[in-house]
Amino acid sequence: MQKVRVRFAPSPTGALHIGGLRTALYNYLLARKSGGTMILRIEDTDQNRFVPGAEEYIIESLKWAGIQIDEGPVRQSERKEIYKEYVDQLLKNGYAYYAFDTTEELEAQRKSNSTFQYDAKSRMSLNNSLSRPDAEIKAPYVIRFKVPQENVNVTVNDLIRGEVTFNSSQVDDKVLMKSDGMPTYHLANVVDDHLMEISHVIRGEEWLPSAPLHVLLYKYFGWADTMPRFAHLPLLLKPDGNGKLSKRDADKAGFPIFPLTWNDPNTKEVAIGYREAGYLPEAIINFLALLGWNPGTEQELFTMDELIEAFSLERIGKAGAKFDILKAQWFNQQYIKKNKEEVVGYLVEWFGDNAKPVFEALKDRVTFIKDFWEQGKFFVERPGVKVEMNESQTTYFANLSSCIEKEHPKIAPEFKLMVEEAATQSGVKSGQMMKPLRTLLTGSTSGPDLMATMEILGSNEVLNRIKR
RNA sequence: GGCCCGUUCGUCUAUCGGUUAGGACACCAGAUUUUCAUUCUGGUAAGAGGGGUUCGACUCCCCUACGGGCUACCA
Repeated sequence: MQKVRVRFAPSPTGALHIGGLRTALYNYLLARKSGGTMILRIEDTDQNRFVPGAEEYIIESLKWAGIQIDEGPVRQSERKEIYKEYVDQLLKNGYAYYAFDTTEELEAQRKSNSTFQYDAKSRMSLNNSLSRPDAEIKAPYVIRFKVPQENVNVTVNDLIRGEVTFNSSQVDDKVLMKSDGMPTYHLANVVDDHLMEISHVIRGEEWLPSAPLHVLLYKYFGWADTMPRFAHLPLLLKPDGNGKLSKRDADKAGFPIFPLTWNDPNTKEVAIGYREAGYLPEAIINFLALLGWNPGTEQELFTMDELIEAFSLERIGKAGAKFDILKAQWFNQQYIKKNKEEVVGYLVEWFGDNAKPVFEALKDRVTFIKDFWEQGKFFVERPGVKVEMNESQTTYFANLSSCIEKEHPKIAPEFKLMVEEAATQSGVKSGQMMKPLRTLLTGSTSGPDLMATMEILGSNEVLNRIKR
């Protein structure tokens, strides 16, 4: 069997979209599952859309997510000569030609004819080396693929969708090399996948319509017998309504669209990432893995190793999946509880030595890491609230204070004893004193277990807060 | 407009011709909890529509509807 080699091939035009991360994940899972190789290829052939920092961002995002790269990054912009060599081969064999039409001319064609396509029917009436064989070849020009036959079926064998058939007359004479000498996606992609011996092309469904073009390119390069297998992934859809998930939708619904916070160098906009919003990478990976793929069992929680073990292309669904952030949040809750050590590590910054007990007190109450601070900051910051007290409450707190002063309780059960003793002394029910006690200590009427709270605060601080 | 892909609870999905159509999230109710949350138990909720094929269709085929993608010297 052929060795598995897959690639994740993003374009460095900005931050990595969450859907792109899922594509990377599926590639990675297949690579690891089959003992293959995961390659990162940067498709930076469009110099106008290049965004500085994007490549670093992509690498950092994959690293955060736990997706390891075995080879690369390979940058297409550094391989211009290679593509030139291959497009020359096509030219020589009559499968490509020079075209001189200007953008304006082509726009005019499209405007006057809504079904205009640069193809076998129209190419002879356009401005190119086929219609004007004697014309001098001089810049600027583009090189177009000469789709060889009309009206033959081109079948794309897709691992997810089965056989998808197109008619070759629907495939147009795509530009392979742009006037700046850079290849287009189609050329660079096919040449690189061949040269890098890619076994499986796993990419988004938006590429399905150009797959027949790619199949034809393999054929006319003479590489049909080593052509990679294709798997076109269903798209991630917006949570309400329809359409593919965009940054706008995410902003509107109030959740991140990027793995990491992204500072856009052009717009100066800052988009908060999943990491900074308090999501754990394990949760995001687990959530993403199950958006479009399922293990066929009822298991929901997967470590990366378990995903690798369970993964198969055959179990990827065909339909687009709506992005439900609530489910991601549920996964995050699960992983906060699961990854105790790691999370406690984050909490040390806020709670110091109390990080561990604070974690225990709040772990069932939080969704995000930042919730530990929001719900637990009273552990380190004294509440600034005023509590109106009646006579019996004043007596109770006086008694409680002296009890604590005398005994200096250390653990929750001891505090509980104090609380009840003071109630008996004051002739009140301890249950009725809990709310004012909580407010005094935490500044809030709800929160984690009161006795545990007192244990974390310590008897000195409890006294302090009652006295104030 | 043209081409291609898709369609099971609100959402993610299981089912690969015969099931009371299962699970998870969300939601609702009850129980536990000296608060709130957690936890536990239970519940509401689905095969787009129409034709076939078949003893039998969510499952196979066709049509329709709806949704999506592509249609650049962007990827």
